[in-house]
Amino acid sequence: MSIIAERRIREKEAMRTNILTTAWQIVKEEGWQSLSIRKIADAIQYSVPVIYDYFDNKEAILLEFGKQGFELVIKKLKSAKASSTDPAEQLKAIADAYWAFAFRNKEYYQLMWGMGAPTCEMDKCMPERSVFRDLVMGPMIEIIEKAKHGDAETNACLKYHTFWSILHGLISIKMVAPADDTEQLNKLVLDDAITGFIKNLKS
Amino acid sequence: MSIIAERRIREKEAMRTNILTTAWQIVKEEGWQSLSIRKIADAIQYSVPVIYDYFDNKEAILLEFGKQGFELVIKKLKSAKASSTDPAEQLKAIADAYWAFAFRNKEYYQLMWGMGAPTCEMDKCMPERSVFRDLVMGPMIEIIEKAKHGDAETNACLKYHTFWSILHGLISIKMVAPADDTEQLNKLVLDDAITGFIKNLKS
DNA sequence: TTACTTTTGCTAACACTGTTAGGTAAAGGA
DNA sequence: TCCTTTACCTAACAGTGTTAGCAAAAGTAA
Repeated sequence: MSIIAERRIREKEAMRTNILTTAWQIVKEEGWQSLSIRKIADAIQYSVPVIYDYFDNKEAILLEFGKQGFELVIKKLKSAKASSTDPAEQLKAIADAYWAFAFRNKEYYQLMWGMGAPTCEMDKCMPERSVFRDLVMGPMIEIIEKAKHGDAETNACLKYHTFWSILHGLISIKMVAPADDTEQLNKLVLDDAITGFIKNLKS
Repeated sequence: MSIIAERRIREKEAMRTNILTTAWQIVKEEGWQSLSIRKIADAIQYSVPVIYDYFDNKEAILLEFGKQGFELVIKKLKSAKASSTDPAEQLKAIADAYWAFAFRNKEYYQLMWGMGAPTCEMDKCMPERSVFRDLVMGPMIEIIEKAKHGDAETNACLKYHTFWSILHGLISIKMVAPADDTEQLNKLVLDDAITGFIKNLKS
């Protein structure tokens, strides 16, 4: 591999990230709805078709961000889980981390859950369901077994869906119909819902 | 009011509903994404600008459907509530009705929650929050008071959000990432989540 | 019936989308 | 120097929502 070929793929990489960071800036300023190929092209001061030398189409750009979003949230959830060894505390920490991710990274969350950029099949870039599953199923099974309800496995499978529903539902309701409630109240609702959920697991 | 003027507003009304029913048909067949003014115009065999004589813009059409959706779901919820006098059973019935509405009327649900037609500010046609609130807050307060936790009012306020979060979250997760699970399992998850929630209210 | 006004509907355009065909000029390799 | 590949652009196509302006029809009044 010649030195000049190296420079070339480095330049190509640079252009790719240039497109992505520029697109991200547009999204942060104006939202997913108003992200267009032409706007990116204008911003990076190249003509439109250049974008297509680096991405197959617009969806490919969105999927790239989707991947980033999922990687980030999973990193956050894993580190939250690592903050404790008590299964109940782990669940609570995971919920808090997910909540924080959603509101500190509205753009990612909206993209990942189709609330802002629907022209995109996000499932194409979703990680294996097992990644999420493994994160919360373990603590749940522990809790359920400790409480000695038989059939902890299938029981946890049900609770798994409930857990994410509470989180996702609460967040998306807040995002779609922005709260006239205070930030504090929202956090209270989350705490109440999740601690209630965990209490339910134990009993 | 002359007889001819009457016919005119009747014709105008007929055209309006013609536009709406045609649009609805397109949505059912091809989804919100591919509903366009031109497609409606083609289908009703009129030119494009005619649509604008009956609706300010595309959003106005979507809001019309949004209103219909909210009216329908509220009707369903009210009738579900009326099916019992026991507050716990009322909550369960409301949850079931909401669940059924979402999957029997995917198009409405997607529109109302911005999961399919995001170019539309649905909150413009959302009913007063109090309509939903009144439906479930009453039964909740009853349950909480019966269990003698002090401060039933604020307690129910928290639970109110949890209730809708479970429902909305569960449904939207199923819709965004369609289940490889069976229909039966989904219903089981809903039942478990809601009965768990109600049990939590009582304890 | 005639003259005027209102309503109805159309064609054609504007300003945007995503996407691509085809050509030009520069860069790299022989 | 010649040739090939890459980089980049202009211009277009097929869509989107929306509107200006005109022609014909329908209704009203004399």
